[in-house]
Amino acid sequence: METPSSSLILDRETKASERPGDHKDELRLWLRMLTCSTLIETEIRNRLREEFKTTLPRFDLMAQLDKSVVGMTVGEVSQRLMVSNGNVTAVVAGLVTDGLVDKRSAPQDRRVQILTLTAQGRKAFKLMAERHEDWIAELFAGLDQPAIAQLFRLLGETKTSLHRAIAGRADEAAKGDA
Amino acid sequence: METPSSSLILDRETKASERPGDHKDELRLWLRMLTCSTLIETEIRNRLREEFKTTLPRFDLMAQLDKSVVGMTVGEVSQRLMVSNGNVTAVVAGLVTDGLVDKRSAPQDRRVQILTLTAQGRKAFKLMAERHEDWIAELFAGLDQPAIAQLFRLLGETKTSLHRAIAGRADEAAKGDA
DNA sequence: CGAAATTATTTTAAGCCTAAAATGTTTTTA
DNA sequence: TAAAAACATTTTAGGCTTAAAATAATTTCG
Repeated sequence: METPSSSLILDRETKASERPGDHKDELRLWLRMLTCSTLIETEIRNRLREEFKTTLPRFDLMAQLDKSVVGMTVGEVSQRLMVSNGNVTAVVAGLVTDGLVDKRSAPQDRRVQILTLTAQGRKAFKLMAERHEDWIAELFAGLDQPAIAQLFRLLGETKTSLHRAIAGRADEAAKGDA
Repeated sequence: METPSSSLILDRETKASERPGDHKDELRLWLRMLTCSTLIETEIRNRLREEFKTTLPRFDLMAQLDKSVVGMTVGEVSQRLMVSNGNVTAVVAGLVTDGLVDKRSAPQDRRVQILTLTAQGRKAFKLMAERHEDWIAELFAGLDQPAIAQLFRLLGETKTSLHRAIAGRADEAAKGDA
C-alpha cells in the first residue's frame, strides 16, 4: 500500500534543496509514527480493561507513583505524564476511592498534595506492570535487538529535535510579549 | 538523563538469551515513542487552536475527506482514523453545523451516510494543511534526510510487527470462541 | 416470501482531557 | 507587616472518546 522509497530515497538528480517547499517526508513519518503509537495504545487499553478492569490513565499514574519512594505532588505527576493538573486531580480521585492511592497535604506547605501508592496499590501495580511489560515485548517481537536499539536512538534524536523546536517557539512568543 | 546504551548494547557476555524474562528495552522504546507522539500531538493541537480555532479531531477528519474524491462513509472514516463510529458521528455533527462537511444518505443503501467536504470545507482545509505540513517539518528539523528515511523504515517494520501481534491475538480469541 | 442474520450508524452512559477561572496558600516586596 | 505576586491545586464548562445498546436498513437463507 505504501511506497516510501519512491519519495524518500533521493538520487543525485533529486536533491532536497531542489524541492524547497516540500516537507512531505516529514509528514509521512509523523503519520506512520502516530499509527504505531495508536495501535499500541489501543491494544494496551483493551488488555488493561479485559485483564485488570482498569484504564490506561490509571495505570500510567500508578506507574509514576511506583517509581517514587517519597511520593509525588500533583504537579510533578502532571508534568511527567504530560497531562493537565485538573486531569490528575480527577484520575487520582478515582484511585483514592478504590484505595490504591493515598493523598495528603504536605505538612510544611499546605498547597501541595503528596500522592503515594497504598500497599494495595503497590501490589496491584506490580501485577499489572509485569503483564504490561510482556505485552509490549510481544508487540515489538518482530524487531530484532539491533533494530530496537537503532529505533531507540533515532527517537532520541527526534525527542531532541522536538524539544528544540517547541522551546524555540515558546521563546519567540515570550519575545513578542516583552 | 537517560543512558540507553547501558542496557541496549549487549556485549558477548550478556546475550539476550541469557536474560530470559527481561523486556525492558522494548518498554523503554515504547515510552520514548509515546513521548515523541505526545509532544507532537500536543504542539499541533495548540497551534490548530491558536491559529485556526479548531481541534485535531476535526482537522484529522477533514484530512481524510480531502483525500477522497467521491466522499467516504462514516465507517470508512472511523477505520482510517482508528476511532469509534460514535466518535465520527459526533465530530461530523459539529463540522456539518459549521458548513464544512456535507452528509447525505447513499441513494442505493440508506444505511450508509456519505460524507464530503463542502467547498468552504475544502478551502479551509487547504489553508490549514499547508501550515500543518510546515509545523511538522519544523518539529523534525533536527533530523537529516537519512535519519528520516531510516526512522520511516524502522517504523514500517514496527507497524508490521504490531499488526502481526494484534491479529495473532485476535485469532487466539476467535479460536477460543469456536 | 419472510424470518434471521448482518451491516451501518446513532445514541447512551461514563470516563478522559483541556483551558481557563476560582480557591486557598506561601512568598515577595513596598 | 500588609498588599501584591507567585504558586499548587481544584473546579468548571465543554469537547473527545469509548463500549455497548439501540435503531434502521439490507441481505441471506430456509
